Amino acid sequence: MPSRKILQLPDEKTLASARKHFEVFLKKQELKMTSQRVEILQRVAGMDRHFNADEILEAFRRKKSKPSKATIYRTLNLLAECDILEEHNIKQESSVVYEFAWGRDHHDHMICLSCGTILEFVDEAIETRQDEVCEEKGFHPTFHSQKIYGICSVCWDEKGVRSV
Amino acid sequence: MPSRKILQLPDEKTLASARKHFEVFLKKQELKMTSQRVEILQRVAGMDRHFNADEILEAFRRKKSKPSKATIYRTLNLLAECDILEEHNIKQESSVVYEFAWGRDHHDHMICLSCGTILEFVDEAIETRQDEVCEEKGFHPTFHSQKIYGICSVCWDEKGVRSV
DNA sequence: GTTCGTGCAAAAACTTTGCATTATC
DNA sequence: GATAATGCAAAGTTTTTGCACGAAC
Repeated sequence: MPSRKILQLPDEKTLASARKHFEVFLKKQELKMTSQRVEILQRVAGMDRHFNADEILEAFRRKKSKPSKATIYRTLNLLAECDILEEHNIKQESSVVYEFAWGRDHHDHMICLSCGTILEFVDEAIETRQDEVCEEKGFHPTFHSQKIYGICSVCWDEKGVRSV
Repeated sequence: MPSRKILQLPDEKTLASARKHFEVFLKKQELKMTSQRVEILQRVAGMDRHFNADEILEAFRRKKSKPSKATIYRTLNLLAECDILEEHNIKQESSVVYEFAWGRDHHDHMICLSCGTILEFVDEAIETRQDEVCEEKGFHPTFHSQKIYGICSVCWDEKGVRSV
């Protein structure tokens, strides 16, 4: 049997849970569940990396009937609104970048300026200090975005990249 | 005498130093110092808050001869390239936001989702941990961007805002 | 059957670019 | 005097929107 993880297939349990959450979210606002919304949710759940609207459109390449670009944009906005997706604004990227966040733990990002690779990290000490700093300022945090830009180990060690 | 700080006037020493730096930067690439570039530098140095390209254009409102929009965009890019300005990608802002960074210490940001106010903060513990995390991953940081989104104390305490 | 969603094309918003003229070095 | 910068308008990108038709509840 293959030992390689097949990343294109979404975890069924996670997908089912995300779909349930999406249904409740839509119903609460008297919005409707459509075949396009289901299909887009399936595609974003199958993305193992960060992606943009165009890549979702591309994921429908082989299908005879595919959602329009407008519907994809509208649906990604809904999915971000109900926290199934996380939106990222990344320097050097002209489009909004999304990440499937349902059932995944919070994490921050390191972005390689040379190859564009996005590494994830979590650090409890930083999280704690952020909360303390907010407390000190009377600021009530909802979410945060921490991005460290630099050169990843592959570019630094193997390619000898020292700057961009 | 007025005790209120007049924020629109740039600090002369800082401006002179930034201009020197800009001149050296331009010369190194065989680019030229022009009257438009000088005038735009003066305007950005006089900005006490975060701003976008359009606000710089607006700062020339009363002048008879003003740089074109294209020149403003081109110059802001140059100023960011030589670290006189810092570029920010802020969620909910459709345009690139700049901050005059010359002679100012590094800091991170808290952004109020209700009123848009940007608060600055510095925390040595967080800075140190970031470096340690990078070290652990073999990542060589160049710069970072940390933004905490939430409700500021004014909106929370005075306006009773609890969510957006 | 009513209301909401979709697809299409057009618009919007921001930024970049090509080119002839003007300014800088 | 050679080269780069400007201004203008046009084009480029990404995302949003108006509207007639079709799908969902």
